[in-house]
Amino acid sequence: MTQAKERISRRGVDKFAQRREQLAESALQALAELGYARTSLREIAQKSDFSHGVLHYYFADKVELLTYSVRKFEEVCVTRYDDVVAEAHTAEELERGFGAAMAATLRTDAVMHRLWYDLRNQSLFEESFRADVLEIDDRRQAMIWRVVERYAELADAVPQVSEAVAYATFDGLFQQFLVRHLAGRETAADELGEAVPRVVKQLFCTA
Amino acid sequence: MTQAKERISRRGVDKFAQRREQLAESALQALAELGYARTSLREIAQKSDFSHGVLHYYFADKVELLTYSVRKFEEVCVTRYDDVVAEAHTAEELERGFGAAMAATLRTDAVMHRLWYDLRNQSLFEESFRADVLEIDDRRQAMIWRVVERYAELADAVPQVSEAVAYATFDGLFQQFLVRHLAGRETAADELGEAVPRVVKQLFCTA
DNA sequence: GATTTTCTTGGACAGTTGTCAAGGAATTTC
DNA sequence: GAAATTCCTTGACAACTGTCCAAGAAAATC
Repeated sequence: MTQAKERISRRGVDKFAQRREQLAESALQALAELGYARTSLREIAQKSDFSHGVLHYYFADKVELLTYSVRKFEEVCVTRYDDVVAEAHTAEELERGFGAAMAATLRTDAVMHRLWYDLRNQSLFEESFRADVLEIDDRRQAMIWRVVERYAELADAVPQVSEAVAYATFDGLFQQFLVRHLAGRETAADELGEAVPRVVKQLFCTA
Repeated sequence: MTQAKERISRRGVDKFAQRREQLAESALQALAELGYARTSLREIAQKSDFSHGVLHYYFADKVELLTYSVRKFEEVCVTRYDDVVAEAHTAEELERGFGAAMAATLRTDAVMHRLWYDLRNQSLFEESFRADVLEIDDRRQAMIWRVVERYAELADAVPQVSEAVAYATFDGLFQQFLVRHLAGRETAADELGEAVPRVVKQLFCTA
């Protein structure tokens, strides 16, 4: 800790922080591939260009490394659909765009989301990640809600469910098709892309 | 394997199978408490009345024990809401009953469901459980669909979403409130109980 | 009650894990 | 270029893991 700051002030730039970033990246790579239960420090080091000893130079212990990695993971995770929101000009466009974006996410980043669900679950057993995971989950919820609110504007309608329920719905949907997708069902992404617009409509449906 | 069957034919009753059941029970206890990543055979043995060596007398290896346990887990998991379906005589009764049942499940069996989500996630990394997990997931989906179909009868309405989407919705809902519940939010179960009936209605809402 | 079979224990094994420290590279500082 | 500092490797450690086995306890069989 104190070492770190001394180094920063000495060498000028934050080379220390940069290495942490780099090692966290390797950690995420290993975690996404192997899952939390099977990821060891030596495995992480092997994904990087360094030996296993270096991890304790940049991180106090495994928990700090993983916590840092989880936080880093957030960046990729919580702004994913903001472009779709910004670019859509009609309700229908937003529906389709949202569905397509989720399908694309499923296709290209399946292993990273598998990791996300793994970490969220670990936080139910282990106190250490809980705060970070809950924060990421809140931001994901907010991200979904931005889509819903924009749709409300464009369709001039009122969402019939709460923020939490909207998030639960789309998250559940994604997770469900993730399971299918990773189990080898090739049509999973397409199915998700088709299901999403219908669910969006349904959330605004009034009797 | 062959040993097992010889014993059964000799001693008459299935004492062998009984012990397997008993040890699987201890395994589930340990898994629910600690999570997959932190559950060792010695930990499981400690939950039972036996020493760690006995596990390899009744199971070939750890994978077989865990697979057997996962299958056993299924029993509790896939018929949970059938009573509600059987007893409800009006659509509104079913709505409320379903919500109350999910809330009760969240209150009393949170750790077991934490385990379920953990195992389902493990199956995304490890081939060995995948088939069993997918089968349980299918049965859970069918269980939810029985609720939906019964509601359709009682309300004389048509569900506006597919079986998969209906399951994803309620499963996502439950999981979301499970996270909150285990994080210490005391109102989580009540909130879930209130959210469910509204979501049920929404699934049948036609524009 | 003796013998055979079934069951259970406890210890040993080889491998893996997180952690740490000594020493050597590499780099900066003067 | 010498000295000081920062960075990284290597090997060691104790604890833990799944697995296996010898030997004794318990039970069934005769």
